Amino acid sequence: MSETKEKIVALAGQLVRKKGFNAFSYKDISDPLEIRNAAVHYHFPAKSDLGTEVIGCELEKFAENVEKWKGLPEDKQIMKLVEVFQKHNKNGMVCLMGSLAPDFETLSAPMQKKLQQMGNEMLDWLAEKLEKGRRKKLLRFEGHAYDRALLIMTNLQSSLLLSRVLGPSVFNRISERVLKDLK
Amino acid sequence: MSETKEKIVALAGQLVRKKGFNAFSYKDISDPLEIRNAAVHYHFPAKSDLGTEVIGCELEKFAENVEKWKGLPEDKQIMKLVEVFQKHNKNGMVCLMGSLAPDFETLSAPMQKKLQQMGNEMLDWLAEKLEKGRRKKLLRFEGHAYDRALLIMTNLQSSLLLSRVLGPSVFNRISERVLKDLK
DNA sequence: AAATATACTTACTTATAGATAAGTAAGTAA
DNA sequence: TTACTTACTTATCTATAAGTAAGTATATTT
Repeated sequence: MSETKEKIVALAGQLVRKKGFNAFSYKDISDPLEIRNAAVHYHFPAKSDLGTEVIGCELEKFAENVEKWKGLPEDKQIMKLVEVFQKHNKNGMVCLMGSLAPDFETLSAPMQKKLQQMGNEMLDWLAEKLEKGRRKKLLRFEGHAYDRALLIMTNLQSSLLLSRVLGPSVFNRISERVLKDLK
Repeated sequence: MSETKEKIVALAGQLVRKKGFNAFSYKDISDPLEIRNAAVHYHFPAKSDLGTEVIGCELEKFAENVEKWKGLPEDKQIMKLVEVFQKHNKNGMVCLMGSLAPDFETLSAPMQKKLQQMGNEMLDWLAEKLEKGRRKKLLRFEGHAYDRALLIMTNLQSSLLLSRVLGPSVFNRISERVLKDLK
């Protein structure tokens, strides 16, 4: 991938997380990168292509993290996930799912599919860590691991959304409570 | 409020919840109501005015519900809240906060303020019901009631978002677990 | 009966969106 | 050296967005 193309994807990722997919335009990308609108279209003919790439990138990053965390005990791996969200919160960004899910109906089929893939992969990963962590007595919770994964994921996602509206401390209160509840 | 004006607000509310604030236009309102674009501008000079009214309406509806539920025990009142979200889920809609929070930065100051007000009122109400319900031994949970309110609110909010992406059963799994965790 | 307010319509403006066609400079490969 | 690719630019298109000015029909008030 050329340097410009990578810059476009990175900037688009930020814009999606800061303003939402339908609220940014190619101009928001071409202006800061000091290229023409058509240059963005050269790399990504349609906006949907750019959106799909942004989600793909996120999937890759998640896969890299999972690989990196592999050696850690399950409770620590989950803490690492929380830290990823914490970093987003610090930068005033919401997660991709939080940003794209509300506009889901307006997204192209490829974007919808990639977003589903992302959601499933993250939930499956989290459910597995929860289940293994519980078996090893590192974690404590009731019910199916997958249901618990859903609860934690939705807590993290919406904590970023609410933080934006009610102030960044909301994230900390939520993430601390989530981790305490698992002990 | 005139009949047309009410229809406009109702439809705008649906559009916000289905497509997001930045993804619908006055045409999406004027066409189905069989009026002209300018008629919508007559009632709501700027889109932001319409958005503010939509949130105001939601606040009123919430206040009415709270009044209606007043006699019930706290655990039942919380179940009523869950039912409101369930209804949204059935109609493929997300809640106002879930829809508007991602685009928060692109909203006008009055819309931002009203949204904050909405978030605070709902969280304060929920925290109070949790606290009272715990004191009466109707509910069981650890930590501050406000923190628990944050967790439950984010679960409900994001369950609607995730449901849209991964299928409507997600909402049921989450809401059931939320209620079980309080017993 | 005249004046005024309400609730619109017609007909427009301005701005911006996403997208495309055609061209070009620089590099690569046969 | 010719052919072709990559990575753009310039210039433009079409569609649509939000918004407005001016006119009109109807009902209400004075």
